[in-house]
Amino acid sequence: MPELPEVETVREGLARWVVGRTIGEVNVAHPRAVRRHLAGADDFTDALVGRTVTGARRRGKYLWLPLDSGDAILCHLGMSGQMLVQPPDAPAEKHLHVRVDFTDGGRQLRFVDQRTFGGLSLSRDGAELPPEIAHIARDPVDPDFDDEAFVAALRRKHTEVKRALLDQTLISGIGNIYADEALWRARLHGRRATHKLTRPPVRALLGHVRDVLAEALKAGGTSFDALYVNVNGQSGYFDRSLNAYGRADEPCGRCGTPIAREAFMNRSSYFCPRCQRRPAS
DNA sequence: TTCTGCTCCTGAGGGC
DNA sequence: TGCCCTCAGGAGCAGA
Repeated sequence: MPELPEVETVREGLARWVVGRTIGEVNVAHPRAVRRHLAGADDFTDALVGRTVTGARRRGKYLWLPLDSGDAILCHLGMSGQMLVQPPDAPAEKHLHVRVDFTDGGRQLRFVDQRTFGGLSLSRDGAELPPEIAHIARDPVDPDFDDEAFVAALRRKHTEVKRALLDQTLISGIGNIYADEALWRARLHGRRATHKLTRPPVRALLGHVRDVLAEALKAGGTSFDALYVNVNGQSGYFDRSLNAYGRADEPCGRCGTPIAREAFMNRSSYFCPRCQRRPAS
């Protein structure tokens, strides 16, 4: 599932393969892929043709490609979205929703998404940060991320610590996988109350979040199946380094206790019941 | 205002 | 073999 390391890997690929090229033709095969562009698919394609991509940027799990018109292509990969750079004669992927041809006749940019939770839209504000994602907080690998402001904001909340890690308006880029991994490293149960945590464990948790994300980024991301790939269709290999997520009933790497799995927010949480003590109530 | 839980969506896998 | 059910989860939205 694309979280910060996976999205950053895709951004790096787009910066290499797409920036500086001029769009010749756009084909939207599945309207749901551009549902967040309220003006519709025709408006989306019309605004792109003839424009040159000037950059590839990211905040949290969002990507955007600024254009020379001042607009930007905004992209979220959802759960299964892929931004692929493919030769024009490569066979169409089963869930190919948007295809972008460039005037140089070279590799196409393709948006492929099995579950269609992701999508593309056009941001027309021309701002440094697209207003559509202005509510998304900086991510913890952003040099301007304010550690102490995050610690204070998390402790002000009256919620569970894992839920807070998944709140993209508080800290962005973290999804279910890396939340479980960081909590395991921090020896914190995800249901611990944020307002009862003191500053030191929250600072330590933030450090573990950064470590996990950095290691995953180095590995090219986490892949459990073919749903997450980089722009060349290759999978990352950080899943081999996971200590908690997806390891139910396997021994904890620290104490040997079987990793537990429980339902959480319509998904699953993985934790060590011994290293990560559940709060009293 | 803040927090919680539902909904969208598709394919894999298991049970019958 | 085929049908049905469950599971996976990011983000927006409605309701408490």
